[in-house]
Amino acid sequence: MKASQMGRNKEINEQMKDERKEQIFSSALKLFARRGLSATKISDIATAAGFSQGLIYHYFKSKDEIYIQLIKMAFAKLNSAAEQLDALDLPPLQKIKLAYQSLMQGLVTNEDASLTHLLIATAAASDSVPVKAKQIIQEQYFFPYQVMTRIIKAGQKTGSINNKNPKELALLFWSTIRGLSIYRAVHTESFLVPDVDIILEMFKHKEK
Amino acid sequence: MKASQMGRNKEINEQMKDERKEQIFSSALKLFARRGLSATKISDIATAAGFSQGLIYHYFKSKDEIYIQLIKMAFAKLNSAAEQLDALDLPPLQKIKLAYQSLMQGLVTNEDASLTHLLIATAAASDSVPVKAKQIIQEQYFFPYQVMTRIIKAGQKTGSINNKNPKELALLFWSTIRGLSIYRAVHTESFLVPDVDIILEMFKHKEK
DNA sequence: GTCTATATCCAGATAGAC
DNA sequence: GTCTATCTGGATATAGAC
Repeated sequence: MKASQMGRNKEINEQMKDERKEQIFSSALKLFARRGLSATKISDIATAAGFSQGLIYHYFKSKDEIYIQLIKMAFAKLNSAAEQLDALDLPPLQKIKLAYQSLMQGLVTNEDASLTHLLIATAAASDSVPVKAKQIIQEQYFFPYQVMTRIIKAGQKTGSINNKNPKELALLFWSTIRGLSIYRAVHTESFLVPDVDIILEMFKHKEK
Repeated sequence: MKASQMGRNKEINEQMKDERKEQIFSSALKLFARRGLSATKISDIATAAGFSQGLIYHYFKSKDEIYIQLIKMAFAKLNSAAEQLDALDLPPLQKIKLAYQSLMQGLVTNEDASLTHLLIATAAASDSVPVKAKQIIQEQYFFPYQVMTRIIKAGQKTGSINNKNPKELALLFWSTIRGLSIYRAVHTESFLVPDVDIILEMFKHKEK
């Protein structure tokens, strides 16, 4: 067999392996988000992904490893979105508006996005996640808060945002988002997206 | 032995039993809220409460039973508070203000209150709680939303609250509370209570 | 009422056939 | 690569001594 062929086969195999892993991640996300790490059985994940329990171990070393990877991916998504928002050339209040709208858009149209937020919320609140996951959470959790605080401070400088404590405002923004994420992940049917203008009232500068 | 004595002993025994149960509930609340149902071992609860693992079964039939009782108690507390708020003779906006302030007060000064909120949030979001717990959640979860919606509608009638969709406003109120509860339960140190006036801006009627 | 010892079960992980 | 069978550990719940 020629070397070039071997290279191609290897590539194809790699690709198939990645697809399998994707399947596993997708099933595991649903289960971990809604049932938690320890209540989710490897066999649940395998069944949901459509193959046998033993095969999981061909792709992952352990249940914890899948969980840790998912946490990594969840934060990567959220924080790169925050980064992009930060970099946009928009007035601060518009950034907040856009952030809220895209987050809600994700919650409503994209079940995975919704579950990703739920996973982050539960993982962050949990005392029983693997050490490695805990480390990732500690390193990454505050990034969106920092971005939001920065945006708020910018808005206060130009006068479009009121002079409340920027950390309190940022905390409120993300608390609201997390609260809504949880609600939405659970009450899929009865979720109606609160009008962005209500949210913005918390931030707007008020004339005396 | 006289009947009156037996009665008294029985009473005292009952009381001691209740105290023991209280100990168990208190330890279990911490653990269930922070680690979840299935990651919490009976032996963890026993150790935290200061006695042997086997003894738990003298007071409770199973781990699930403890959990179910705790869920019941958590909703009883929250919903009776909501009921009291509803009954108060205050203008709607003042009720909202008071609700937020007492909730935050609880979060900051009372660790159990904080954990109770966390327990409700995680239990409601979870797919792996005992059926009985799920039933209780379904029956009781929406009560605070209903109360808040009613208060908001009252305020809209008198003109003190703006004319946004009352269900959206109620959803926002409780989402914010839940988000803050989670944050507080986890980041005990860095929690600063957002000024109530920021919250109220979402509800206030704005002059054109 | 409380403890220790143990039966039982179940889930994670491995081994080995195909 | 995929499956079935199995090992192993650990946790719930029970039994029985004190």
